[in-house]
Amino acid sequence: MAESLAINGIDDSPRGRLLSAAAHLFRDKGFDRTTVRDIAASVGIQSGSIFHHFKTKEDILYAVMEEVIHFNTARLRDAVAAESSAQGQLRALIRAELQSIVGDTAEAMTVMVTEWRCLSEEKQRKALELRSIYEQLWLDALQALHEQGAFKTDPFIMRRLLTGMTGWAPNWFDRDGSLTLDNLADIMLARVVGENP
Amino acid sequence: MAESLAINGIDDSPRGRLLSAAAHLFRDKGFDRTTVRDIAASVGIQSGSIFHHFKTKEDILYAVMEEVIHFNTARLRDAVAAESSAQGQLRALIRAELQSIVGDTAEAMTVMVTEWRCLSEEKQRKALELRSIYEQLWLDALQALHEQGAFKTDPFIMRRLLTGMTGWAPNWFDRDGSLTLDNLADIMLARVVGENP
DNA sequence: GTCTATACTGCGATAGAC
DNA sequence: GTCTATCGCAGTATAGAC
Repeated sequence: MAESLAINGIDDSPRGRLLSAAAHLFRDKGFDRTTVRDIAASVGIQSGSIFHHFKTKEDILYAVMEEVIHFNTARLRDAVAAESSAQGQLRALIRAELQSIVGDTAEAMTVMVTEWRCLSEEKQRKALELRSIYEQLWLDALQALHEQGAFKTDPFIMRRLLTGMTGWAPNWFDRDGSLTLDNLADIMLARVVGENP
Repeated sequence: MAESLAINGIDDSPRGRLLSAAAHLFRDKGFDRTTVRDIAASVGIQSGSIFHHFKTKEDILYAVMEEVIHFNTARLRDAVAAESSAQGQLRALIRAELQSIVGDTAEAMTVMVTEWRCLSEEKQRKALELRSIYEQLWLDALQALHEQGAFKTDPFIMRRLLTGMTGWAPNWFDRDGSLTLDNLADIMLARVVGENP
């Protein structure tokens, strides 16, 4: 628990520590199998005290997702802004998403994918809306490449294939292995533009 | 519940109907949020009666996965056997996996992916072992293509990218839409061999 | 803002009759 | 093989003191 500072893109306030601990537990055991007692214990308070910070357990889950969406949308925007060519932008997007998904915000991102259905319909809708800016950044870059003739497949479908590829990475990618994150990004980029690494 | 016959690759015995109902509920609400009372109600018996067929709720989950692994391993084997070229085999594998994952065994397959961690470590190990034949069929075909120079990326990595692409499909693919399953298979195949549909 | 104590609910699983 | 009835437990959330 020592180095939870700013991990998951969440700041080091009491609320932030609670969210980081929750993200960690939700990813390890899933939302349903994580109890408020677990979360409380991992930040050193009693279970009843949780409800001073969040009204319900589900609100904690939503807050984790909200934070990570905001953090990574900003990162994606920066990634795109730093590149001028469409292909450079797509490479930057893939790198940024991989970074978020197997790197610094891995726990919260995995939670967003795997515990999505634990949100009420209303909160799912709200989170999807936050997420739409994030997706638009992808679609803009893919659309540009598509218009340049870099690939023939519909950009929407291509985005979904990429979502699958990056989203599955936490299940196998080893950050300490010989394959670097940038290597992997290039391999994925080649699936789109048809080069061959 | 009328047409649950042989859906999910499970036969129409009392046990089979129980497993189909469980697969449906597990996929809809997740394992943890599905109660034995839910499962019992959906086949028209009382909750206590469930435990005549299965010792624990977790055993039901394991049985669902066991059945779907066996069924789809057989399907994959047939798919490979019907093709002579490595590329034809890979296309057949992708089609078969898509069929299993968004088609007739969609519920059980989704459950296998999303509720994996709800199995005890011991049952996870057993299921992984069953699954290894399935994976070997993929690796053999990819290895052959790799040796022919059809792509440069490590076949193990390529398999993982494909796993991600097919595994994400249930979240967006519309079986009643204009994109057919075979279209999608060809689009995915092109991500591997570098053609451009 | 955290504590203690507890109300309330719903779960998995069992026992024994039929 | 299904029923009824119920046990024992764990979980979220609340109340009120400090």
